[in-house]
Amino acid sequence: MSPQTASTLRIGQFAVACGVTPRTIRFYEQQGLLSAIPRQTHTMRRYSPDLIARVERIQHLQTLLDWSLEDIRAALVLEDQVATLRTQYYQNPSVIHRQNLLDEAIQLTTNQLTRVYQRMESLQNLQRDLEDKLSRYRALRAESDREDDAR
Amino acid sequence: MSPQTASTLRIGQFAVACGVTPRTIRFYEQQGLLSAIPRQTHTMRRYSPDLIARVERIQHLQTLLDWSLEDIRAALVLEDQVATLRTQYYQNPSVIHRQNLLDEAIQLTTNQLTRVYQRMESLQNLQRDLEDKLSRYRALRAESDREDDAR
DNA sequence: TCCATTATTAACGTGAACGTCAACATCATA
DNA sequence: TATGATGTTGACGTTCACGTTAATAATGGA
Repeated sequence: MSPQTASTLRIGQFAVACGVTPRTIRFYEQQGLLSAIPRQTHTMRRYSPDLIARVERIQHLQTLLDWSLEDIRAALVLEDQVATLRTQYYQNPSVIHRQNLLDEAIQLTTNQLTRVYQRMESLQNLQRDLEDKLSRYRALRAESDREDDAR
Repeated sequence: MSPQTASTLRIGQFAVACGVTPRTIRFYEQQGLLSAIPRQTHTMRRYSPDLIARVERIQHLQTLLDWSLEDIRAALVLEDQVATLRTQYYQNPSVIHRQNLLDEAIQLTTNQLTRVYQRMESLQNLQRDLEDKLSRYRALRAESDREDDAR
């Protein structure tokens, strides 16, 4: 059996699963959004399926909140650090450091949430506008129908 | 008194009111998002304040729905045509033509609304994720606090 | 009437997020 | 083991939505 588990993907399959191209995946890695990917044997990257969620997360932050890849990278790096915190929990890497990291993460997440709330409000306004417009159009269309009948 | 009404803006003021730069305004005109602006005397553009809403609409469609300016242009042109329909109502420019136009507009608006609903759903998912993350961070932070006290 | 402020067009520049191509390596399977 | 599909790293190209600069003209108040 190969050194990788059975459920590891090559870049082509992985990209399809994420709904992007291999180029995008390599680009994300180069920009530090996907940390250096384990290579099989010498050169080929192998992707664990749970990385799909990470790529989808990137796309969501990109399209839903209009974040730049650089902003997203910073956020992901911070989240990763918090995640490793749990791992290193019993190595006790200075309580102060842990607290600072958590405070940063809390701050960042709060900002993201604020942005989410703003967007949802704006979207609701847009929704109202569109629904109004639609009903006006439908009224006009019905009016036009009646006029057509009357001929 | 000048041939324009008192409440007409020059491009600098207008751009500020829209929260963009004059360059953006001229660019929008060039791309057909703002129909040829009436010029005072010879060259200078004058903007009616109600055009501010149009620019804001453009920005909303851009940032909230991720539309390209080309898509937005098409949508605005269609809306404008429907608007002139009302004006030309008694000129009766062929009932069929009116109905086709309205049907197109209804179709387009429906698509926009569908997009809005999708986005809102995605945003709600993101919101849930972020709120979960935040509470986990806060729990960790509290844990860290208690540990600090215990020393 | 002078002159600082603002506007005009035309042209080239820019940053982000990839696309595309070349030249080569590696995989999987018949 | 041959070979077609897939992967690798550069490096240059592309699109969108403007930014910036230059050279010139119009505005409007002292």
